[in-house]
Amino acid sequence: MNAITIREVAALAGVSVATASRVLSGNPATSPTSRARVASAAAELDFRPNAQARALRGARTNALGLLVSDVRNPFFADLAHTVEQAANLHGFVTLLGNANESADQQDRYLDTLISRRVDGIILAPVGAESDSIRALIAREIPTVFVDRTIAGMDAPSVTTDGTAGIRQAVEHLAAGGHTRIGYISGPQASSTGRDRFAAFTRCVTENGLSADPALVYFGDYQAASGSAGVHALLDLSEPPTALLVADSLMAVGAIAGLHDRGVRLGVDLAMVAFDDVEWFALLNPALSVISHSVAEMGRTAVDLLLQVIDGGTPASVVLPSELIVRASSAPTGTPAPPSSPPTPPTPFAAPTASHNSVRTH
Amino acid sequence: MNAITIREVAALAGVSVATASRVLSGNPATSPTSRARVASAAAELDFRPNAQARALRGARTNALGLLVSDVRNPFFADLAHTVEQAANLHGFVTLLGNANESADQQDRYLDTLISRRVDGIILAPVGAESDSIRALIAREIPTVFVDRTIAGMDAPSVTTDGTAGIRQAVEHLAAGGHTRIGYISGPQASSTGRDRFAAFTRCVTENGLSADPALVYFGDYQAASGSAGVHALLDLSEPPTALLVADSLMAVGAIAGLHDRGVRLGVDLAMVAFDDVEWFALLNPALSVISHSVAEMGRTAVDLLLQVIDGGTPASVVLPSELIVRASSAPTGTPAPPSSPPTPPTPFAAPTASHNSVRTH
DNA sequence: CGTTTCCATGGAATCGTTTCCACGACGCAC
DNA sequence: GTGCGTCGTGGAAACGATTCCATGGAAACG
Repeated sequence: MNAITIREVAALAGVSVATASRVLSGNPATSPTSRARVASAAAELDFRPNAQARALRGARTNALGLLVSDVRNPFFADLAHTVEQAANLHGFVTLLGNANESADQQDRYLDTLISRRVDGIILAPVGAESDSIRALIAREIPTVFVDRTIAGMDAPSVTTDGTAGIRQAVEHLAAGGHTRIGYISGPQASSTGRDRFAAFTRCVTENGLSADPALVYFGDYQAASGSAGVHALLDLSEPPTALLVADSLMAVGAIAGLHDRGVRLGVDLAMVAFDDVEWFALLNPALSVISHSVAEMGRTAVDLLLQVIDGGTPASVVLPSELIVRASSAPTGTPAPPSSPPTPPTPFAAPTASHNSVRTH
Repeated sequence: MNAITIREVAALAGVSVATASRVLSGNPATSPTSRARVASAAAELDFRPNAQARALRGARTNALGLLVSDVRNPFFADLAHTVEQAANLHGFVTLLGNANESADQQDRYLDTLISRRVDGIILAPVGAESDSIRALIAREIPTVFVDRTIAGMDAPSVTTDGTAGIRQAVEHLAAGGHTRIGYISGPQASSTGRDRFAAFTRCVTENGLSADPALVYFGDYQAASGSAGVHALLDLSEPPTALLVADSLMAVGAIAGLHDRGVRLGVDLAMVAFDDVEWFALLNPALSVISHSVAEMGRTAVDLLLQVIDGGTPASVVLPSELIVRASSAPTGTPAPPSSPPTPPTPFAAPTASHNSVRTH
């Protein structure tokens, strides 16, 4: 802990502190002689510059903050990984904050990050606008929203357009003969919760399926609410024959709920979940998912943030999503007989058909 | 980014910088009057003290580093979560580093953490001793090893004693009639890899089971090696009828490998994995595991680190492990007929019997 | 009323680094 | 040989907070 300072390096090298500093920070205005002497002195003393002092004098800390809503959610764990890797590649360290789905804790963490003068913040916000988030903008701290956005905050964002994947999923289930699709939704306080729900209802009506509001259960992106959702939906007098779940953690809960009730996944009930998680393919039967690239999201977020830090004003990025069909939604079940009028000939050219390919994996 | 300094707060409050500092850092030597004036001035300007400057002058940074070998490994994701929560509770932020199973990247991260003068480091080391790790000790930077240790480094550690859980697992499988148990091991370069392997071989001979070296496959704690291990072991002329896998990621790979081969888990082959992961219980059949508490490990690591920071020299902590039996190892299969001499009456009093209870979950 | 004690206060030094500025030496062109 | 530009160098001023030390006033005590 009794750290070595540049002063001692300079003394050992027989040069001034200024020269030592120049050599160590790669300033070209140095003679080969002093370069060599300082380099060897620094190596001998195993000198590590004090990042605090450096950050205090210079403008940069070379640190960025990543604030996610729940690290235990595999989606955000993956995001943390890619962000950290991408940042590291550019010489930045990542301060990881975990809001733990609490707006309070998020605000406290934002304050800490501001105090530490991180060069920028990547934020997957929980809840709506808050004082601390407004403070970010007011202080012109480079900020990029990831996965979720907040209305009225004009910072760049990188999000997934769930529409394409959800449309594919609904059409896929409709093609399998399902007319009553249950939906376990994310919280309407989050942008992804709202957007995915809106896409679902739109696609359901477009495909002439039941838009019974009882078929929608509002969860909170945590496992427990997935389980609760399954029970609520299957307790209906006219239960759904297929299920769309808005995120991976709720899908985990939903699967547990099905186990509890002895309902066989892919046989008694078809299921598709948002978010691709590696091991979803290992379930028996394998789980159909709406996939989107976490890795690309993380890399893009870092890219955008670096641009903002450099004074740019990059445009927001929207990444695609797509359906991956596996056994959990294969049309092997015996869905309710199509008493509803046979679905009209599937409109092949969907309104804004982008990413309409269905990958089978 | 044009940050507000304590100077401006002092000016607005009509006091000196010294007084402002005292008020803001809770020094009691202040009058109620100036306390009020400074507080309101700070609030009005939305002042956030510069943590760099504070750390430069004082001795503390109130930051700690957590360096794990792979954040995508659910075990370490959980660990990151609990460490971050525990640290946050004590007013510390966590700098998360990810070595990505690369000793090089681990060393680079350690250098960064040293440069940033974190108050302490929690390290799940990858590989053996390195220059950067020695530098930690040489600089007397408070360090705690977690999950894995490094021989010859006398820093406190918090690890799991896998022996009890492995003994329970081997006895459980033996009781199910299995005599040839395959083992997919972690790398022998890591302490957990060595310890668990040693425990396994010991228990196997103690129970009079086959100690055929061909039954052991050495993986690297990544998913792919689990799959490779399954293929290698099942390709043997005398394949095992049960499998013990040394960590969760390799277990995931192993399950995928079983899928590939059409081998039914829990029916054609019994399996137990080290590390409890929430969704292992959701698999069909549910996976038997050797469980140990990540949460307790994370909290303990932070506790120990804080003690070291405060000048203490706490003893290392070893946490227990225990078997949780689920369907994947239930004795429903038809293991190879016990051609080997019937297992000797199970020695009920195992040599160092601690945590011998078997929990069914 | 005088002296001592206490306490709030402000000035200034300090942490370790970067960077501005001035200075001396050298080389080249006239 | 003088002048001018270039280049490496060192001294010193910043950066923003904490903290030591001295000071002044008020309170307390004789």
